Amino acid sequence: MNAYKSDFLNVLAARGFIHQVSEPEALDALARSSMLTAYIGFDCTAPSLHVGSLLPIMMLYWLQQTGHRPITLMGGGTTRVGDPSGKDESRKLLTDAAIGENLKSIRKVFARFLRFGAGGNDAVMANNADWLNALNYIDFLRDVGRHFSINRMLAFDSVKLRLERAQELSFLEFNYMILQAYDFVELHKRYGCVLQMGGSDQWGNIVSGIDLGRRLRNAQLFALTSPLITTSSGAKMGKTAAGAVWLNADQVSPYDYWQYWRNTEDADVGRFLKLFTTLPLAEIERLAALKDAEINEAKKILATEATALVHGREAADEAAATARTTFEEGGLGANLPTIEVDDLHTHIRLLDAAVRAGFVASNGEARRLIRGGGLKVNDETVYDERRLLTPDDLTPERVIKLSLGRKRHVLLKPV
RNA sequence: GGGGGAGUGUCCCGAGCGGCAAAGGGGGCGGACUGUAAAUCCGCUGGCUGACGCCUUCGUAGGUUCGAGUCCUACCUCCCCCA
Repeated sequence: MNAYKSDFLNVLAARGFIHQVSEPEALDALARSSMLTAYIGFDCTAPSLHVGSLLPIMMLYWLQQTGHRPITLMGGGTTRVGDPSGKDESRKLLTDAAIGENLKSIRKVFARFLRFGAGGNDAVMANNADWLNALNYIDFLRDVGRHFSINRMLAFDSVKLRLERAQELSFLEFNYMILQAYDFVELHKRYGCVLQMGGSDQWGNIVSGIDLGRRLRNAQLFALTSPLITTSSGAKMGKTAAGAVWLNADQVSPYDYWQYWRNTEDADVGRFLKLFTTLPLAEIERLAALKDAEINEAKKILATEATALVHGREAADEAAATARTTFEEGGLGANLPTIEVDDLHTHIRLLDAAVRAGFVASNGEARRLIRGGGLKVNDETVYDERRLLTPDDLTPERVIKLSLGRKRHVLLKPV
């Protein structure tokens, strides 16, 4: 099937994680003969990771499953700089306090996927603020800066792009790749880390680290990048009407997370099962081969498995059950998002209810939605934008079910 | 330093004789068709309002005009050419 001999590279390759590898034969041999230590950097620009970060996390998961040691590097230091790669504009600079908060919140997610600890191939959580913040500028320039060629840095795509478009590239950002390279070398020094993984846009940065490692420590380091994942229709992953698909439950509920995966396009099911679940490949092959309506079964499994990884098996099963009662039995799913309303004992305008449910941003938008036949109360389409909700609308379960289109449902509960 | 050009609906691109809530795309949302899919077709896509209508929008600040995205002045930002 593929040319690799080590479990690690075999699994990654078979599941579609590999875009580029530096010196694949040497890395393969090393992975077979010894325990690798590898890392991926995560930045802390937001209080949660989103679906886009899932791919790198899964790479670390498989790394550990195949007997190697993963390091999650939190970019506590580099987030203070901002990576210019592929970005059109300079990233906003965050305060140290905000970065610290984000970092704490993100940590919890990793524990779902990796076993942390102190022995064997237990995962390590590092923070580059530990070494970057203490750097002395002059020393750094003399020790590290002299190994970087401006001529070569200017040729990097990330830099070239910005220069060609005559977009501002600050010196601060220009230094990002140097710091990332330094991280790699520092992790090699501290943990014997020999491999950095990341998205395909990180290739240049990673290779810089490899060069620096050779010069400073005569080390042989490796790079492995994953492909950029888009849906079959070309859209970037992780965006929905409601915004980014975050991994923290307080930002995107397990139910909504489950829905995100349930709505995967047919053509992506097999690929996503391989990337975002831990099901055996044989099983995935069977699921992905399902045709037409039957592939919905595969999507449900994808949704439940992916949700279980992030939120736990129990939450995933609940989400699946809620979806089943809501969509397949036409009932009231227990786990549907619920909004508490305190003025329901008299009446509340449907327009206001729609806004409060988070369906729309303004009354005007709600009006248009109603005119288009997109709003339902207790599964009946509403055509009167002046419609009021009163206690008479309560179902026997003492709630009102509000629906936007066919997919989004919210329960209004009187308080 | 000199010369030329551009900034439009706070998602993006983009047209716009002085009467404009502002063409057209893309994206998004809704509807139809389906399978909670894709593709396709239809509708919607500034705020408030049951409605007449009112309010706020075209880089910023002023001005001309009954009326300005559109004309004038200054300023800001960006692009191109000469130096």
